[in-house]
This record gives sequence, C-alpha cells and structure tokens, in this order.
Amino acid sequence: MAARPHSANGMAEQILDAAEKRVQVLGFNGFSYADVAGELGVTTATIHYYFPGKTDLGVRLIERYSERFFAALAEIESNAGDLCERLRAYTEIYERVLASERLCLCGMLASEYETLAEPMRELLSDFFRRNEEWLSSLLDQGRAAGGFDFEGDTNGTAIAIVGALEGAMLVARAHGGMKSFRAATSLMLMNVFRPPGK
Amino acid sequence: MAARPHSANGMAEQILDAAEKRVQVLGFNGFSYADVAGELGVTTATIHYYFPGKTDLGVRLIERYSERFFAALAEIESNAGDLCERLRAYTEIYERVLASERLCLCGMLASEYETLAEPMRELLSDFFRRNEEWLSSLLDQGRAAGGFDFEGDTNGTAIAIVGALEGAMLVARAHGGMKSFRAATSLMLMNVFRPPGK
DNA sequence: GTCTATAGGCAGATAGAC
DNA sequence: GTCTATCTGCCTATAGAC
Repeated sequence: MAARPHSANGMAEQILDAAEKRVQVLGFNGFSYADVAGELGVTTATIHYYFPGKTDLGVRLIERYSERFFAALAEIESNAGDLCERLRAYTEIYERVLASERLCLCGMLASEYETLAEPMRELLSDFFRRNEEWLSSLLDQGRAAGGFDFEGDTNGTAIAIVGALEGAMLVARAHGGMKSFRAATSLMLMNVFRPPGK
Repeated sequence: MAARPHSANGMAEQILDAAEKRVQVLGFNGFSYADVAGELGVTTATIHYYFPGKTDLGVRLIERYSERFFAALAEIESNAGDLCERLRAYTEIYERVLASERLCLCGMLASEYETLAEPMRELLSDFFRRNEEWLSSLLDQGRAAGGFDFEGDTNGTAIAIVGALEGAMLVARAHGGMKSFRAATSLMLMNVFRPPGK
C-alpha cells in the first residue's frame, strides 16, 4: 500500500472518532467543535476545514456508524451459527456498546430527532429501517425453520426488538446498569425462542 | 376555594407546562429560557424569578411529571380491571404521550443523562426504580394468579418492559411511527400473557 | 412580580496569514 | 492543512428600576 499523501492523513477519521464518542455519551447537542478540537490538539478551524458545518459532521458520523454496524451484521450472517445464535449475536453488538460506556449513536440521535437537519433525519430513518429488514429476514427464516415461536407479523416484531434494545440501553444508564440491560435481552430472546408447546 | 392572591398566580405552572412540552420534543439541552418566555409573552427574567437556574426548573419538571405518572398508576390500581387489563393500561399511558407527538419526559432526560446535574440524575433514577417496583408487583400478582406466563425474575422483566416502551417511543418517532409502537406493545403483552401450555 | 438592560461565556462559523 | 483572529448570535444569569 502506497504511503498516504499528507501528514494530516487520518485527521478526518480522528475527528470522527472523537465526535462519535461525544455523541454516544453526551448527544449531538451536547458537544462542541471546541471539545473535539481540544482532544485532538487542534483548533476549531481545523474541524471546519474537514466538516464545514456541524450537520456535515453529523451526516458522516451516521454514515460511518451504519457502515460498521451493517458490516457487523454481514459478519454474523457469514458465520455458521444457527438462527438463535445469530439473534443472540445481534444483541451482543448492543451489549458491547453499552459495556464501553456509550449508547447507540443512532439511538442518541433519535432522541434529538426534532432538532436535527433533514439529511441526518433521513439517514437515521434508514438505519432503523435496515435493522428492521435484517431482523425481519432472520425472523422469517427462523419461523420457517421452526426454531422461533413468536406471534404477530415479522416486521412488527423486528422493529419491536430494535426498540427494546435501544430502550434497554437508555434506561440501563440511568437506572439498573448492565444487569438490567441483560435482563431485557434475555427476556426478549426467551420470548422469541420459546419452543412451541411450552 | 379562596381566590388566588396574585394575578401572577399560575405563572410557575405555565412555565412548567411550556418547558415540559419542549423537553419532551426537543430535549433539556434543546430549549432555552427565551423559548419558554416567548411562548408565555414574558421575559427570561421572569422565568429566572421562579426557577433561578435551569437545574431548578429541570428538578421541578421531573417531580411534577412523576407525581402525575404515579397518580395515573394509582388510578389503574383503583380501577377494577384484572391484571392483564392493568398492564394494558400501563402501556396506554405511553401510547397517549406518543399520540400527543411527545416522548416520555424521563426517557428524553435519560438520553441526556451525562449532561445533567446530580439532583436531576437522582430523580430520574427514582422514576425508573418506581416504575420497576410497580410493574414487579403487578407481575408477581399475575404470576401467582396464574394469568401471566413470563420467564425469569420479575424485577428484570419489569425493567425490560419499561425499556421496551421507552425505546419503542424513541424509534417510532424516527422510523415507523405509531404503527411500530403498537407492534412493540402488543408483542410485549403477548409474551407476558401467553397462556401456559401454548 | 415583571420589566429593561446587560454581563460574561460559549456556540458555530469565516477570512486570511502562514 | 492548520493557524490566529474575529464575527455574530444565543445561552444562562443577574442588577436594579418600576
């Protein structure tokens, strides 16, 4: 691989890393360019060079987070595990985020939805829609294979799972911690997996 | 009831009403004294007269919301309905909030938890703890009576229900709307109510 | 109780030197 | 690419007149 052209290489990624952490902890309206600049040892003008407006930064944050998130879902699919293990792996993505003392980037942004510019709103909606689609597909397969025993339509169940995990993270931080998050995931998994006839 | 002493009577409540709406839509960091003052036709100095600091206002908002919320739970208990109807009524509290194009005040504040002063954090934790307790009691009764068929401990199930409802509201606003919220509640209710042997 | 006036700080953003 | 310097605007908060 050829050497990168500039010494500044990676600055955009460093900015995204620092901003991402702040959004996941403090929210999009809870951090400033000065915060990020301070951590990186640059001035706010440098941040504006890479991301002219805060919405530009926000858009890239959602895009990058989504890319990684759905890459992780593709990773789950490429692994051999059965459908139960895949759903369990899905919940573990959220659990790892919470363990790092952050919340889901898109969950945080969803709470600020009404204050966000349109480009960010659209990407946020896409994130949840793609989660819903991925889970719906998994649930359909599980139902066809006989391993899952949930009731109701798969789309509704899928979006309910996303909401349950996002909400479990939210509540866990204010009350109950990781223990209450795990209670929520295991309850959800038991309900989906409960063997027919039980 | 005697006449109120001042023409200004009710100003504190009007401030709380206007601020509450803003927190439920925009978040605690998403509104300003100027917003509230503008709606009420007064200046920001008037708001500061009743609530010297924004944290004072936030504390009263949580206290008042909690009083009303737990009064609604007491109302549910005083009505004759069976345990299934009570749990259903619990979810309808959240549904009415979402129908008014707001989110739960405490859910919104939970997303901003790390930016809040300590007095607000404590009251927030109390809100979720009291919800957990109320639901735990309901679940214990339902289990003893044989009407509920969930697995796992009641406290974990209780906090999972709170998280599922909070998260369902959050996600519904960014994607799916009321339809996806209802899917989440009916899934949750079916799981708790599923008759043994099914 | 509510106002005018204003302080003091921090936000996002820009121009232009280097 | 990154800086210095600065702008404009909004924020929370306060002093003091009425």
